[in-house]
Amino acid sequence: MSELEDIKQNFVTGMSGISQFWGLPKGVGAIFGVLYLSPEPLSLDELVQQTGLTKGAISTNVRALARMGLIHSVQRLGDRKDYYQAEADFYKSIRSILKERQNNEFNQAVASVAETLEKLEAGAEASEPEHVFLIERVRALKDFFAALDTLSNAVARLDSLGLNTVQTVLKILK
Amino acid sequence: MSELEDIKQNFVTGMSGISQFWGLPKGVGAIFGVLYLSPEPLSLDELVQQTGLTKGAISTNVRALARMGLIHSVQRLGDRKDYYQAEADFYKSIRSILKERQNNEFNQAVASVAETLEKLEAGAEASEPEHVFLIERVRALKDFFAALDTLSNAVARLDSLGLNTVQTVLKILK
DNA sequence: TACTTTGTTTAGTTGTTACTAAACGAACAG
DNA sequence: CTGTTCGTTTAGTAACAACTAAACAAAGTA
Repeated sequence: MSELEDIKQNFVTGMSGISQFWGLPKGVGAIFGVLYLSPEPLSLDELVQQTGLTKGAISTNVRALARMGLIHSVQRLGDRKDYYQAEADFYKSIRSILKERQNNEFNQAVASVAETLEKLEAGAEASEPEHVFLIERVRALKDFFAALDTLSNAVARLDSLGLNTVQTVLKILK
Repeated sequence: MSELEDIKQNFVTGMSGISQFWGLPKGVGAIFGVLYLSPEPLSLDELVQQTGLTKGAISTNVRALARMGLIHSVQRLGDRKDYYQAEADFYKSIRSILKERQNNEFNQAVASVAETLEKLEAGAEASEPEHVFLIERVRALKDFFAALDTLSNAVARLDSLGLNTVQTVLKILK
């Protein structure tokens, strides 16, 4: 039980906390934490051993992490095992996360707001006071989502620019 | 069952979806949706009627919404009831949400990453290859979190500037 | 063919969370 | 003080999500 192992363990615990803060299973954070601190790719069995989770849990969580681009699976010649390693470039991960977000329920819900607005504007009684109010409100919300989307796209573009650029650009905002 | 009511209902459903996408109870989204489409502040009982939830659920969800700054309670003279109205300025809401985020588990976990780094750098065997690797990795993560924080603060500052400024600033990023 | 070694899927368990129903408390009215 | 009208809190419930254990599938090896 070296001090180093202690530090690692503490780090993994912190990653678990961050993970469930984002609404993800804490196992996801633990797996990423272990991989992130490993110089070598790890096999599924090594992850079982180092996280204390079972094969099943590792299997599903690892898939989620790969879908987000936070880890990658690597194959070794003449070895049937899958190995996994953490993506060290977080901006690359951000891009794939935001890209995946395009096809999910959130954008679907956002689309339904736009649909609501269209229906309202097509309404015959569009001159009634309450109707005007509704249109104004829903349009404001739609604009807000559009702004969020713009911001999201801008952030997604930062991956190729590196950290310095981010900080430089953000200073402009101050 | 007018067409207008239909449209409203559809909107509220969409808000519920967005709500649970962000990891919040769907009741939160429903309540906000109803309030957002109401020109007048609504009482707790009116919310019970329009959302189908019970008083208890409304009571707790309304508190969460108020804490996030998404709605406000208003008092009427000579009326003991509490009335609630939606905050129409979303940038104002964003600021209070990000402000509240300062004191939660996320920053606590982020702090533990910084702590990990300090421990590693204080280690005696800091010249060993694996130790160097660990320090490098943890420092990269800490820097990434710092960039996120900077971005978050920048966004929080946008509330006083309005939508046009946001879009203007974001164009710089392109 | 049978036997291993891998990863995935399924069934069942546990723990968590949002909700309902009802008790409670506070504040006013008579 | 009694009764009423609010909002909150609590106890219990139902739904859900993450995990374990074990069956399964796939693909190589002897």
